[in-house]
Amino acid sequence: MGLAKSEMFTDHQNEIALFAKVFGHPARVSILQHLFKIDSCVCGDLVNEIGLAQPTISQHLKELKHLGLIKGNVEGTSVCYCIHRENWTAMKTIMSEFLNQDLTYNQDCC
Amino acid sequence: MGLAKSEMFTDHQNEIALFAKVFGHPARVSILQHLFKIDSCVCGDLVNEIGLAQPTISQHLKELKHLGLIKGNVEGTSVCYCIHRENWTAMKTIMSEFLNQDLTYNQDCC
DNA sequence: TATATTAATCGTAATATTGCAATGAACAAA
DNA sequence: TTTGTTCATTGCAATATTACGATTAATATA
Repeated sequence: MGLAKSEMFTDHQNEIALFAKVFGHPARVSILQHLFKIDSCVCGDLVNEIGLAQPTISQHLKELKHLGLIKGNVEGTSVCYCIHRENWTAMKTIMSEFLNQDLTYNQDCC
Repeated sequence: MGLAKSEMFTDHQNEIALFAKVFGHPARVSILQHLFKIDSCVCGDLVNEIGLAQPTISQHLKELKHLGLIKGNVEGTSVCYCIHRENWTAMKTIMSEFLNQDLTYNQDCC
């Protein structure tokens, strides 16, 4: 019904899915890569960098902020965004554990 | 418009997003974890393990298979699924690089 | 104060995703 | 051949996501 039955799964599984979901759009991947690349904080020129309209970028930034992966600082009329490093590291731990779960055994069966 | 403008982004960004998207649902996270945990190949008892209906599980398996992360083998009336290890490793390289891009510098700006 | 700039929010249209009942296809066993 | 088992596919309803024009809010500047 278009609604993920998240109550059927563990908190851990839902957390992995939530992080993955936010990376599941190339615009958000692009925003994060840009925030990592630029060593000074990027503000609204993400709109110019990426080709999407301002409300669209703003919406993507909101989702990234909601998950805690970025933080925004108001500077005059513009807003400066950057990676929230502590939260990024915490996310990375969770996602890496999920990606690396195959290291325990190595028997292929089909 | 509900449609990701993937032509605006690089192949690499789209690839990351595609992998992430498939992990963006707890049912698929759960299926993958189960396939990793069970050292013999699990077939249709994924339906019993996870609480979703058979067509729903089948649909999730299809998406995982489409991305190459799992493979299925017909064994009589049942189908045996397991992780596609080579493709999983390749995916892991791409995703890990994305997750680890913060290691280069460490200045927080906002 | 009036005007410009920047970014968030609202409203809405188009499309995608999720879930399942019903059905179908393939095979095994009686 | 008939029956049962297992899984894929179809069709559809409910909900979510994406994108953007229009507007609003906040601040800076003339």
